[in-house]
Amino acid sequence: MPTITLPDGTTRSFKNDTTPFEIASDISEGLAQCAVGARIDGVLCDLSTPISNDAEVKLVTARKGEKESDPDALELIRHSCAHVMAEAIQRIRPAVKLVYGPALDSGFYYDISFEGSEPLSSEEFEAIEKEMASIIDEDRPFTRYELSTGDGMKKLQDEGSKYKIDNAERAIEAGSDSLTWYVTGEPNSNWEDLCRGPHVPSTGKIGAFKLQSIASSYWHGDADSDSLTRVYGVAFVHKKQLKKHLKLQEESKLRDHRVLGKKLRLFHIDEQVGQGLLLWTPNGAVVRQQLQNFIGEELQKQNYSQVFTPHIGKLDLYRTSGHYPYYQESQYPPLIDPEQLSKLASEGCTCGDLSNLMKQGDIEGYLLKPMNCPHHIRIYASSPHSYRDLPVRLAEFGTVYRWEQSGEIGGMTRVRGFTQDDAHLFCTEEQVAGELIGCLDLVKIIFKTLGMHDYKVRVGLRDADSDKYVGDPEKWDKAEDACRKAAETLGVPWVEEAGEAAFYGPKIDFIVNDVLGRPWQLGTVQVDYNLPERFDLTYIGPDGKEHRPVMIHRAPFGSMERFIGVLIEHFAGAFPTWLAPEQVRVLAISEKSNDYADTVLDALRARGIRATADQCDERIQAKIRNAADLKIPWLLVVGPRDAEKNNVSVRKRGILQDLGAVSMDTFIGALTGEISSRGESKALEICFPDSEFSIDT
RNA sequence: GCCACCGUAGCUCAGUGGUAGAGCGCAUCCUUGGUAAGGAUGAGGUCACGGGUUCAAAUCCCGUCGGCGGCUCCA
Repeated sequence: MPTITLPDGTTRSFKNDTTPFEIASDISEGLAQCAVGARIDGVLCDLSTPISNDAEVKLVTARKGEKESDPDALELIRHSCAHVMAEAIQRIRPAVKLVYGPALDSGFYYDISFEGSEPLSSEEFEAIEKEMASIIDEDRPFTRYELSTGDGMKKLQDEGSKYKIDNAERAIEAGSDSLTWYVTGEPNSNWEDLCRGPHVPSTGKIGAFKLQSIASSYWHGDADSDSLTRVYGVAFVHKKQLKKHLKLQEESKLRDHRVLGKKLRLFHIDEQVGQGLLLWTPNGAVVRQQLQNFIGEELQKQNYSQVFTPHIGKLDLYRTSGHYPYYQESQYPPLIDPEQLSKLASEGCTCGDLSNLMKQGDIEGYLLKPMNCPHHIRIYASSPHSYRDLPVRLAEFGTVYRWEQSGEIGGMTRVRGFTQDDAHLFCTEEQVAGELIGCLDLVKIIFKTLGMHDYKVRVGLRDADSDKYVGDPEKWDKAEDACRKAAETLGVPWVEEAGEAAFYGPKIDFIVNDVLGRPWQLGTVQVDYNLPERFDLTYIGPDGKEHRPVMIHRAPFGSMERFIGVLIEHFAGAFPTWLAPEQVRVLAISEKSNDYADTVLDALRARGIRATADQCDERIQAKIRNAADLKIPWLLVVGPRDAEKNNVSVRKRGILQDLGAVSMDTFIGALTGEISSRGESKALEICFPDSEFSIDT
């Protein structure tokens, strides 16, 4: 006699065992129609799951008319759609073996082994989608049946798919005492798949779907294991949602920093220069320079010392730091003295010999620096330090080089040479907590100034069970606590993750998603006990004895390349005036106003504003459109009327109309204020105080 | 690094065995105009690179380089 409690607190009693479907029917016919599953005591289940005890039940519904569907409904639909897709693929390609097909936040995929048969091509999508549509049209029920682990394993052994056997073994290992199958239709006559579920009641509930892409994956995520084909798709309650989703995806592509980087000429990656080596073209260089100036000013406020160091260092430096040969595979190969190299060659030295000689330190070479810290450490060590001097804060926009895997490189977010807005803080044990807070202040200022509010904060702690961490556990506890406290000062949610610490200390990372939803680590603040030890760094304490300083590595942007890549997408290329490569464009109404356009241009440039004048032989409409395409924040239309009164007619990016005329001096004064305050002061409000405009970039 | 797909004008792309194409951009000329594309003409290509098949290759095959989407990795 189960009593069911619904989300609104009302209860319903049933004489016998019941199911979510019965509960829905009991409430209304309409609800039963659109129910696709239920949460029973918080667990997502089939609509047909038997309920024999008292429970809290929340029905999951999918209504065709609704704008946004319940994420639970989408998960059920997507997981079910993965089954439908797998059946369709097996109809067309019977020899393939299914591996694993889950729902994702953004869709679903199915990993399939095409071993021994022709690889799948996206050209086959149309045929697969046709099969899928017909399975959905048939509106076949998803029928669940259960076997004991013994019978289930026997069935799987007979069928002979090692992947499904493996899935079952994993389920049993995880504590499952039975195995379940879902048949798309009637047992013994329709297609079925070993699956934990849950699913929608029938294929007809899948309102709209589309196959999206083919990728590869590894079995168990292991690069040495079988290579699988992963087919991605999306599914929704209704076609309208699918359409909206696809439109959003199209729009995302236009925000992609690789697309905008080309269109706005922000950067260039040249085949002839090398994969993952970024060329900053003049427009992108402006953005980077402005950001560097910005952070440079903040560093000065926080009493950092600027340093410069070379791009290479002796191998021995990196033997001491531990980077070489330990992280050899992610470094460019060492550079060797040419005379020494030719001598070795004449002696018949092989590449393997050479590598060993370098590892052992028998011959010396130079490394393109993979990190800035060793150089900064040698600066610290170049003079004695008293506790009175600490903290020492050494900052540098330092360019580092790493041999990233070729398949991983792309755009600005993953490159082989990048510039960190790096600094190393050398301080006493007691100063760590305060310094961490200072570092996070900087991060806060940066994100606030740039209007980036959508970031995640992760505090990486050590994994208590691992012995890979160096340093005294007591110090670790203290440092981890300092990281937590510092993270708290941010005033945004943060998560702790055990095992995410570097081997040398805990850290705080800042993670931002790109326009395709991929997460990227930007800024990082890391406590380090290891390097001061390895380099035997000291300071003289109040007791007159030598003490070991603690080091903090920090880079609030992370790297200029990755940060600006994400920033381009954040602004969709429409940079605020202080960052915009071209801040103002003067548009002459006709050739007759060219001289006045020059006058305005000279006045803008005299105040340090980045401006150009469009004096080409086009009509004003075309000039406005061209400038708008380049996302230039301010357009000044100048014609005879303006020249007469020393006015400019203003257009602001995002406002689809002429704002009217204002005196040239007023405009320039207001704009320089906006630029120097990095957007704090608004030129628009100063020039046109009485107007209300809606900005729509 | 692995798997799939892709590489044609500065950009976006069409062309799938038989004379290299379009739009935008660029140049020149006409037009001299008041707020999101005025008109005409023209230049621009070793079809990524190297090899092979073929009477004939942008097109088919192999390799290399590069891009893209995943996977794996990211001190």
